[in-house]
Amino acid sequence: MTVITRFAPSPTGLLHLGNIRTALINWLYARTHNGKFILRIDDTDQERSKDEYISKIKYDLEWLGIDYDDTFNQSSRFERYREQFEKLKADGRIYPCYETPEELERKRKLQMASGGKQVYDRTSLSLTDEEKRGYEDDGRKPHWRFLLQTERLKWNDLLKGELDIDLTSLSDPVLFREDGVPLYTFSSAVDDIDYNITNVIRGDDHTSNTAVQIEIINAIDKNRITFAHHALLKASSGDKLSKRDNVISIDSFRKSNLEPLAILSLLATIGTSQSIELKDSLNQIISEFKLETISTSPGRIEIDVLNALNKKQVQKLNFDDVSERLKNIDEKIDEKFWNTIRSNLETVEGVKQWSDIVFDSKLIEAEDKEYIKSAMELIPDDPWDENTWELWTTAIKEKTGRKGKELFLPLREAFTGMSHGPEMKLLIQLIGREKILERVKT
RNA sequence: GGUCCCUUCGUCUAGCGGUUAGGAUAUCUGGUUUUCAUCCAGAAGAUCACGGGUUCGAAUCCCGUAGGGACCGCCA
Repeated sequence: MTVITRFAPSPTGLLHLGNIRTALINWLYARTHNGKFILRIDDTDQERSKDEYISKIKYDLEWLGIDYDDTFNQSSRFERYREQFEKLKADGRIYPCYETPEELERKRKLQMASGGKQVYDRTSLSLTDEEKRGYEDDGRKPHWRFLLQTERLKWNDLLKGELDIDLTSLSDPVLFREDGVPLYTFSSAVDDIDYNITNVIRGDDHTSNTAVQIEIINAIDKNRITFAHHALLKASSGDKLSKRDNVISIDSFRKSNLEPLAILSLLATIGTSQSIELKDSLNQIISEFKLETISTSPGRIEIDVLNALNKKQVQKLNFDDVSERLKNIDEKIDEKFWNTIRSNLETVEGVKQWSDIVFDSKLIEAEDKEYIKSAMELIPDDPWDENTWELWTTAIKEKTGRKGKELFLPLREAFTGMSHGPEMKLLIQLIGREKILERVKT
């Protein structure tokens, strides 16, 4: 049997670290089992779903390198949901309810106040035909609930082990809204059956929902899906991750120039027993993936770790990997330039600062004017090579008697305006004799 | 309030009855680089949430307590 997994985001916001981790895990599970990975857009709620988010979700996945074998929108399957709805209705598994949202809300408050179970009381289940007709005549349209019959539902969760949920503690789920729109609990079950999903791997927030869905799936067909629930990720503050928290959206990471591989390396290893480290490639991530290593306790994301991974990745990138991007930053950046600068970068785009320093000819005010002046009297003639810096500084050393920091730091500052940076013997070759002379003119 | 889950160095975790409680990352120190980064070497860092029980022996098994998380929607 071919393994088929899916990622089913609702297009109501941007993808963030939490969502994308679930996507990555499902993708990796499919890829490591020679299976298929499906992207399903859960857009049954047409009011909250936006096309803008659908394209952003797809773009984020593409940017990260998470590809899918098939994709579809739930909004294209309303007919199918209706069909299954009629079947459940005929089987007597769903029943019409006439409470308004306000009435339900009032009931919940009452239940909370009395300390009782906050579960739907099934009032509408015992409505007579006459009463129902009465509501209809009043202009009320029913929403439909699924009648839960199992008391305890057990399954063997691939991550959490044997689970045993008390379904009497849960309300009969609403499957269809008053306006005829199917709800997630139902449409997802129907799709998982129709698309032969073999493994559903999702966040812990779905655990009790899974109990309900298994019973629904069994009412339609017979459950063949293996479920797995991983712990959720928390923000470094300890708070839960939110779709509205743009700081951790993939979109914002891309805008702050983080590398996809750094993000994927973090997500593939955080909350697992594997070492958090930069991976060489998506293929390496695939080959090292093991579902069992994912923890069942919630872990937090430290953004500093992501930045550190990104830095490592930038320093590993070859000129060919980034030449297109560099062209957009500054045409003059060549391979030699990149190789000199990259070890001092946090992001690829950070190269801009150094191309400004190397190619611009702004005047730099030296602090140690006398010293710089005598150093400039010794400036070697062209052409400059690997040895130029050492020859020059040796000469300066002899003349001034300075050594160590005293010797080189004023020079670095006078030539670059920075107190740190790439090796001077390389950097001065990039800047060149002419520009240095121009720059320190006193 | 109910249901389900979780709790080991700052952080992510290994551990399945006998370990000096291991690793990764972060931190600190030394070396390399005449700076920074990189790299190398080393150090420090965990009364295994707490209490009780079982046992010759518990991080590990059992019970309780505390803390944390998720869900309890005509959202997904």
